[in-house]
Parts: sequence; C-alpha cells; structure tokens
Amino acid sequence: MSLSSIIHWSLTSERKLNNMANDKKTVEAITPINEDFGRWYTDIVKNAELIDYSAVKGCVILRPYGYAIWENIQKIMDGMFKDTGHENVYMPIFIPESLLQKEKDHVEGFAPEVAWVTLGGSEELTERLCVRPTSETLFCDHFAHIIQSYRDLPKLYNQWCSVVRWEKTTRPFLRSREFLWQEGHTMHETREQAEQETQRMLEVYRNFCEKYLKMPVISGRKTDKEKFAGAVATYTIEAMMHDGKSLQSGTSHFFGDGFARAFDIKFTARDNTLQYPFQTSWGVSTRIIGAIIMTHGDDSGLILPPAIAPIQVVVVPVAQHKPGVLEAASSLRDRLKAAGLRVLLDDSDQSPGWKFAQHEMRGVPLRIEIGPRDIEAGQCVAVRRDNAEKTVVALSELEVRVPELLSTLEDGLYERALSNRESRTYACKNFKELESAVKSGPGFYKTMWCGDEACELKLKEQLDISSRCMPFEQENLSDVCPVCGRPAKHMVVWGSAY
RNA sequence: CGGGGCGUAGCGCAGCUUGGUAGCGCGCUUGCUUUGGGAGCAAGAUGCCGCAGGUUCAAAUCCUGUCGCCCCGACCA
Repeated sequence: MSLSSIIHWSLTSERKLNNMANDKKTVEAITPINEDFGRWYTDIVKNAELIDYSAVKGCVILRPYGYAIWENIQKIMDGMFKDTGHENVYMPIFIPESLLQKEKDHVEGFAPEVAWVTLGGSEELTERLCVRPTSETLFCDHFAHIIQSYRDLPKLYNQWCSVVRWEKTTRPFLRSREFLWQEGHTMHETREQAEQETQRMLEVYRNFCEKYLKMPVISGRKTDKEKFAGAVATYTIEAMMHDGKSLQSGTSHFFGDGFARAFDIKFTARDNTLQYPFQTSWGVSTRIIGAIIMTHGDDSGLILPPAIAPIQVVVVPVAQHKPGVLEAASSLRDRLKAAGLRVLLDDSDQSPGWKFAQHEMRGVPLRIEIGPRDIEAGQCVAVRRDNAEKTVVALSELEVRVPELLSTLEDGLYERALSNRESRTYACKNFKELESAVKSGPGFYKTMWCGDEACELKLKEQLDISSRCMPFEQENLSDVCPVCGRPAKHMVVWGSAY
C-alpha cells in the first residue's frame, strides 16, 4: 500500500466515523476549517447551496443563493464603474482564429487553454472560432472601427459576461472552465492617461474589497514573469486566505500601444499627426466569491459581509405555532425591510435549532430570534454570525440597533481578516530568514529583490514560493537581494497562490 | 500528463473476499405531538448496483474494456 493510499484510507475512514458520530445531528456536517481547508471549502460551497456541479467538468451551476451574491457584487461594482465614467457594452462570445492571433504574446499565453468551435451544424467552418478566454482582441477590432480622432478618446468600456478557459485542474469559483466576470477595456490619447486609468481601476477594486467585502488586500505590480499575456505592466490586488495562501482577486493591465499597433488602431492627434492610442484592461471574476468564502468562513460555514449578503438579517420565530409569534416576527421583517435591509422571515416548519444552524451555514450576518417571552418583554434577541454574541434589542429601537450591529460586525470581519494576515506576514532581510519563515507556514514573505527573473525562479525551485506582487507601499528591508546578493531594487511579497 | 482511490435510492455508505429475493442512516411524503441550538412517534415512496462486453443455470459480487468523479504530484494568463 502506497503512502498516499494509506493517507486516503485513513482520511476516508475518519470521515466515516465523523459522519456516523454526526448522523443523529445532521448529514450536513462540514469538515473543520483547520483540519482540511480544501475539503472545508468544497463542503461550504455545496452545503451553503452556492453551487451544484454540472454535467461538464469545471463548469458549475450557480444556484440562486450563489448567484444572488454575484448580483450584489455586480450592482455595487457596476455603480463604481459608472461613477468613473465607464459604459457597458456586449461583445460576441466567439473570436475568429485570425483575430486572436494578431498579438503574438497574447495568443501564446492563451492558446493552451482555449476552446474551439469547428462545426456549424454538420458543416466544417472555414475558419475555426475560439470561445473567448478574454476579449482584448474583440475590443481592439471594434476600436479600430470607431476611433478616428483624439475627439473619440478616451473610450471607457466595460462588459459583464462569461469567458471560457479550458483548465485542467478546476475548483468551484477559484478556477473553473467557464466563469462570470467583468472586463473593462479602455483606450486613451496618451500613455500617461492610460497608466492613470490602470491605477485608478485597481484602486476601485481595492476600495471595493476593503469597504464592501471587508477583505484587506495588498495592491501592487506583478513581476514580468507573472504579468498578463501581452501587457506592458500588470497590477494586482492580493488577498490572504484563512490558510495563509494568496488569492489574486483583481487585476488591471497597462498595454501601452502594443495591441493598437497589432490591430492598426490609429487616430488623428491634436497636432494632425497619426498616433496609436494607449490601452488598458481590468477584470474581477466570480473568483472573488471564493475569496470571500476563504477569508471570512469558519467551522459553522460561510460568513458573508453584509454589503453583498443576499439575506442580511434572518428572523427566526420561536414556538411559531403559538398565537402572536408569527405576527410579531413578520412585523419585525416588515420594519427591517422598510429600513432598507434584505430580510428573510424563516417560517418554515423546521425546528428553531435547525434554522439557526442552516442560516449560519449560509453565512447570514445577523439572526433575530423572537418568541413568546420576547414578545411579552417587548424585545427580540439579535445574534451576530461572526462571534455568536447575543444582544437583547428593545423592539422600539429595532431600526437603530440592527444597522449598528451590522456595522460593528463589518468592522469585526475586517479586523479578523487583517490580523490573520498580519500574523502570517514575515519581513525577511536575508535568505536564512526567508527560509525559516517559509518553514513556519504559508503566508506573505516580504523581501527585497534585485529584479532578475533568475532569482524569482530560484525561489520557486528552492522554497516553492512565487512572487505575488511588488506592493506600492515599499519598505526598505535591506540593501541586497536575498538570493543573489546584488543591489535590491524592489520589495516583493512572496507566497503560494490559489 | 504520472501515481492512488471511488462509482449501489436525493445525500453518506454497507453488501463484493466465498455468485443465489437490493440493505442501513439521513433526507423526502402523510398524520399526530413538539418548538429558546440540528425534535419524537407511526405509516409510506424512491434503485438500468456508472456503461459495454464476457464467464455462469444464475452477476452489485468474478473477468475484460470503457466512461466519470475525487485525492496527491506536475502544469497553470
């Protein structure tokens, strides 16, 4: 028996025992978060009814609760894009092969994971069509038609759509073959304007993650090795997950005029000369839902930040068959709804305990219990999802206290995520320190770096870590690269990534 | 792509070694009683045993092939 089969055997039998022990209680017990993070994650996405697996490997069904999270994310982000002057468009799902191949680096980067359509009905197509893995080429083809003059610039476009990348290893939300996202594509008169746009949209992403998702991120630049195929520079926001691994949560690319040249996009400039415009693109995908799960979740399941939670408050009536209870509960619901909250009154005929567990699994930020005793006392009981803290709320103060509780919960989520990141972040002056930091567990390892890709590759080989980003907020940890000893140019955050 | 494991009711699994009427728990349906942390009793319904061949009087069980999923590793804009 090989080592891995022994490990597998002991895991499955352990699970069997767990299941047997839990049978009385529930069939939906999830793996403890610190026992097997990967399994915990899969348990969550299925048990919280975010997704179901489909007939095609790597393509998941977003169930109503999971899709509602995406809709809330969309609503907020779309507003932020509109506020920064962007317009939504929709491009076709297919890209002719000749179009995809116009930019050399781009096609090389994406070719291995592109899905092709070769037949229309039973007829072989004269040119095969790729199912878009990203839409730079389509936008460029279109921009070439509509940009003539500096007066046509800037073009600030965004589209909400799905893209397909034929991945070998897949995980719900984190890496699937088809996923939903938004991709912004912009064209500018000058290099500076495009560079500014790249940074501006990264800042929109950072703001969105920190303000609404309560997820601290590090923003910075990718090394050349890690940058987007065809980009001059790629910027990223990196978030640390519960287990210390890094998740690239949004990217913003500066393309220079490379694509413009490849696609022959030209405009007449103010000085009556023909110029190539400068381009950006930026994207956030449903992967961000994976980030939310892995940042905030715990042993009881999901914890959703209120801003994107499909249900912000669940009202659970206790002894709901008794006269007056359901009426009191639905009046609570109506008042909270009127106060602008997303509320569910769970009047299903499950026991209260079952409802508690169920809504905890689904990450509802705040639960309100109301039973005969409360009604008599003119109160209800609010329970925070993140720390199970119970607060007695006078019914007369409902509209004031509930938003307060949600807001302190938001602060709590952010603080907890931040302190997890801080406790797993290591500043390393030399190779020895880096090595021992890596040994002490997954995390962010900050070091200086000479800028040479050879050193980057060496760290991958020797310590199995890759560069996550070169943060905008640089620190001076030492004067030399810990790998080669040459003068250090940048501070880099290293880690292992999802 | 390499190594390992698993496909039996909606879910989790037993049965396979040694072939002989398809099982258990949860869930589901109906009724009654319950309700402040995953309720109880009673009566029900649900299976091309992944698929295709083969051996046999007889296959969930043995043999061959095949497809799918999971884990570990490699790869991964």
